[in-house]
Amino acid sequence: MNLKELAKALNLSISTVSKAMRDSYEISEATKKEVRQKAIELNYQANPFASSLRKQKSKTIALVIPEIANNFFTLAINGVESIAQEKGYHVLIYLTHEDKIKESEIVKILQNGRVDGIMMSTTCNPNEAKHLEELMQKEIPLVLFDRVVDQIMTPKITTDDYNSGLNATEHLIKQGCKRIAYLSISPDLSICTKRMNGYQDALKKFEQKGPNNLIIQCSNDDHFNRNQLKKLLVRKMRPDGVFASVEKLAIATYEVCNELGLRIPEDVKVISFSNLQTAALLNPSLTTITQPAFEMGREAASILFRLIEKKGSNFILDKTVLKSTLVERNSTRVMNYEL
Amino acid sequence: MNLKELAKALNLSISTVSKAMRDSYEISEATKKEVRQKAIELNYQANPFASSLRKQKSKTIALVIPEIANNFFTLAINGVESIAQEKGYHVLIYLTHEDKIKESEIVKILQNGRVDGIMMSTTCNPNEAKHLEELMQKEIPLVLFDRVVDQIMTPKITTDDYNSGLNATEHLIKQGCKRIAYLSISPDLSICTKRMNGYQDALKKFEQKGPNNLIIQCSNDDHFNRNQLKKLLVRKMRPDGVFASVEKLAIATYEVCNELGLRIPEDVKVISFSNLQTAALLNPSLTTITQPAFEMGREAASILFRLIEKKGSNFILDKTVLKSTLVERNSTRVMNYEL
DNA sequence: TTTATTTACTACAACGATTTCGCGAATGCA
DNA sequence: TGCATTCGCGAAATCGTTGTAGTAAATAAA
Repeated sequence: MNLKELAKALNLSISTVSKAMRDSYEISEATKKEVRQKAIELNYQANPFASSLRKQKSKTIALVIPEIANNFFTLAINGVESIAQEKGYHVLIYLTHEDKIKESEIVKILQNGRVDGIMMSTTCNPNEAKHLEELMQKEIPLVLFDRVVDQIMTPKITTDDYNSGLNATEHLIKQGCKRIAYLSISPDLSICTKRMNGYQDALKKFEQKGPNNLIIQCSNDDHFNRNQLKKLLVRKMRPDGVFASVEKLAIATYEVCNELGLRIPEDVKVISFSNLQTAALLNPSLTTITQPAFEMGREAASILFRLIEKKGSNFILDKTVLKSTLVERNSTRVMNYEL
Repeated sequence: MNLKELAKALNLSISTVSKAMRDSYEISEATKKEVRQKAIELNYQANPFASSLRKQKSKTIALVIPEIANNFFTLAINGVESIAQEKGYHVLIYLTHEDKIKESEIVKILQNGRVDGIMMSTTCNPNEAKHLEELMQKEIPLVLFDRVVDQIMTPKITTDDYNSGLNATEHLIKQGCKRIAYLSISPDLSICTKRMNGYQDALKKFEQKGPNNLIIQCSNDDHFNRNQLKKLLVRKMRPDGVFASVEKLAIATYEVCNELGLRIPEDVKVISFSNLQTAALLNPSLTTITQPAFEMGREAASILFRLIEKKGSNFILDKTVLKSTLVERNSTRVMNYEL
């Protein structure tokens, strides 16, 4: 079923039918009604590729994220999808698995017009962001969220990672921690360094200058991470507080503590960035810094659509910073018998 | 940058360049090399809509799922994506939020050729599956996974829900439960009724004929669910075992038990279908029936691609049934002092 | 040498929708 | 009534690729 057949069935020209379907002022109400009825009757739907080709618009956006087995991105996708569905857009999803090469391959492919805009949480640092520069040059609308690259002049949605890092660390200090470890997921990830800066400044502020080998570089490999954590937690000067920069490192910490027979929070207190629904149900319940992931997804999508619709006007270059919340639970509680 | 310009830059015809780019036997190696070089130099990429329009292929598949805030679907997406990326396909994602109307709207939209095939976990029962019938009529490749409709003649990937339900219930019985409640997410969902049938047959087998008001219909609304559970757990003949058919109902059960001061497993034992990574870290750790979600996603995608590539041949109409595993943890353990 | 056949390329008609332009008829204005 | 304008519609070019059919030239077969 295409326009031609529909036109034939109606004894009208293709152009008339096309215009009627899109409610053009050139067409009389009477014929519009006729056309619409027949279209429904014959189950006509415009071929999206023909339309896209002609209009140079895809009605599609891409969502490029490192991974999905993570409640932050899960919620973000929900946010994105809710806005896209409202707007009648389609959402293509791409996972980079934290692989920089793959990320730039994906971005390269997306330069051919397949999508009207891209939302992305990048795993690249400023020096590796050529693929993003290219997008900017080609004027492909781009919104970065959470894992951003400051140097790229495009809207960004983040939470206040520095302050969250600061607060998380202060919280551990106030709960009596003297040797606080920071678990980083990657040395050149924006969020990770900002959270770390907050951590470091909190230590300075409270004049904690314990051993400076408490920043642990983890990776995308769970097995490697657990090994790193094991080494950390069997040191003679074992940390008494752990600040995990991402959810999965908190989970790994719990697992390793179980394995080593370390008690949380008595032996080690744990705080983590996390959107786990089950944080409150863990043993012990996990103190989290929770990001408004769903809202970040919605916000990112909203801004992307504003960029798409008002292309050329680069008035929304600002950074949107949303608030995270620290939810105190048992993993950082001071137990009575500790006092 | 399009073929025309590229051809001009090379002093070749459009067709030659097009064929060279697709490594046609009609073109000499020499010119192919030239063309490929120039293409890279000028950063040429074929317009996907023109190609799709001409070839009547989109190189895109759709993934239609009820929700994403659920570790089963999260893992399944990973599986799907891994295969799609291998094959050079793009993945469109659609969430139905368990809404049957929305589901059929989405399916309707997907009938216009936007995708070469659809993978779906449906929330509809056999009587509401007209939209799926239409897909079959239009010969759009369709693979159902997990939440399937048996009447639709298309490949299906499931786990053995009946046996899993049977085993889960038997497990509770063996752990001493006398009044086992079943938490259903929807009365007309394939997986839910099959799991329930397993539950019922296990009860029969062990001649447990406690009160027959222990099948609780939950919904998509967490608040409603918690209320239902609260009512269930304050009954004077409170159940001593709970079998949750989906993850979120187990979480709700934990929350309600916490609220009511009921102890798991002493007062109530809990088992649930779940792919939670944190099942072992919960308080208490949760006994689960875990589905091979990632593999199901991969398998579904593989079969979908076979359907797409060998369209017309309907030789893969079989059901693929993968194995779930029951992982026993503390939420169903018999405590010493219970004996 | 003549006739097939292969090689390497080009012209052109699709694919299905959109949009500019143009054209009669109907209407408005004088 | 005569002229200008609006209304409703259609013809045709266009978006960028692909694939069929065709064509010279080179090679092979007769």
